[in-house]
Amino acid sequence: MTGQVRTVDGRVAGRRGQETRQKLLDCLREMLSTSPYRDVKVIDVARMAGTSPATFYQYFPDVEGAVLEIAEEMAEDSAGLKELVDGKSWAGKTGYATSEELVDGFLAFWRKNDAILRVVTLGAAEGDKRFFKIRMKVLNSVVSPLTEAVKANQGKTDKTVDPAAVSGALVSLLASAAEHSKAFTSWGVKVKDLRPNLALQVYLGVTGKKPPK
Amino acid sequence: MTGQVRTVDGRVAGRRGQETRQKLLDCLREMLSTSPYRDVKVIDVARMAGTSPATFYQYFPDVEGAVLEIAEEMAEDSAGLKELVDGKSWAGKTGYATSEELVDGFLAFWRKNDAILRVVTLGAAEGDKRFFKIRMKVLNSVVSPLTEAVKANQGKTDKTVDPAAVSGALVSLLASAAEHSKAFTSWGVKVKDLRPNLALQVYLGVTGKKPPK
DNA sequence: ACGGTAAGCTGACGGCATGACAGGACAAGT
DNA sequence: ACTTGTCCTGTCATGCCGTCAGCTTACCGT
Repeated sequence: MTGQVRTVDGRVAGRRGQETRQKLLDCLREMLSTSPYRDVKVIDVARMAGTSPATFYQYFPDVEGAVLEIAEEMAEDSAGLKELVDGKSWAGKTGYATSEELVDGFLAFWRKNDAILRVVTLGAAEGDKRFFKIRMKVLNSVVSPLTEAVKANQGKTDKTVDPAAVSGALVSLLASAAEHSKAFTSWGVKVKDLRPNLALQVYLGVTGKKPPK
Repeated sequence: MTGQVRTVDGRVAGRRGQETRQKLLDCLREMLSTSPYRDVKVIDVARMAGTSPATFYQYFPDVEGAVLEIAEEMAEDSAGLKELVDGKSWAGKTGYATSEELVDGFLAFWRKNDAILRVVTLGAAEGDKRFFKIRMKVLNSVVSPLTEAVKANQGKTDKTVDPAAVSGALVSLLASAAEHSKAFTSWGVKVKDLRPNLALQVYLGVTGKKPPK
């Protein structure tokens, strides 16, 4: 469906080629999580992969191009986050459990992919449409179903709140908390306490009620 | 108080030197807001300032060093954000106005400094302590007084909520919304509607009540 | 087995950015 | 005019970027 993997100069990549390509991506991933994005050099990635810079340029136009590749792969993965909200109940204790699981699942996903997500976030903030699109895909995997949940849970009476805005704000908060959990620590919020606090916020935002004891 | 401005090799900078230094910082600021952080080169900054790369290296160890300088300057400025919360009332309509002004003031500050804040946020996320500290200084200028406000407004009965966590979450949300307002737009939240929605969230978080009509 | 064809890799190269230094230009006081 | 210390830049070694030609390797049909 996605067509064959091709090199920059148009050749079709075979088994061996795809292996090297993948190894380069893996090494880049690792580089991203160990050194600042600004300092990631093609030559280092190539060295780590046991190959030469020229080989890197066979498969990717530049570092950014390879990063986009990794990011897109991660965005595919993010589709699984939908299950954290889809078809879940928000009533009573079950609802609070839903909230906790959502927070857990989202934080886990973000932390697992923190290095690449940092770069995606930067790119999106800088106005790069490709990174923006990828970031939206990840966030939307939760925002979309969550918006529906908010709509379903707010009575027809209460029209002061825009469901999309609430849902977007909650997910933005989760993303921010995942990326900068150290900030919360420095505010005196223990790592253990972060999760329930976020879960509370989410529950409150979706249902508009305080959670049951 | 902050001692004299010095060059990398220890000389004391005079009038002319400080001017060049400042011009370099200004140009770097501009570069940051027009091109991706990864692509900002010393040679470009120097050229824009009408000088040579060697001059740049007289005043700063590298691009990052100069960026830190700009960031620290901005962090000083952020102290003014305190006034958005300090001594303000959170009761009734006045309280909602406080909330709106806080949102407005914070978003305005973030947007005014968006380029440098992007880099600070990235650095903090990457675990760089210097950037982390600067980011905390900016956020704390609001989080500190806001935490007090939350404490004062939550009855002694309600101990489920950690004031620091709530306050931190609200400010994180504001920062995220400021940095990625385009995301909200793409969720169908109009730019005009973003402000009141955030104000609502803040008011709710601080007082625990729905705002008065 | 053999040769043809396309994939795969790298050495080498020009170009550009980095970062250091020494020396020259400049301003200010004597 | 001379001295002193500030300020700037030409120059250079080093290292990364990004490209290309050309060599090696794997696959396939006969």
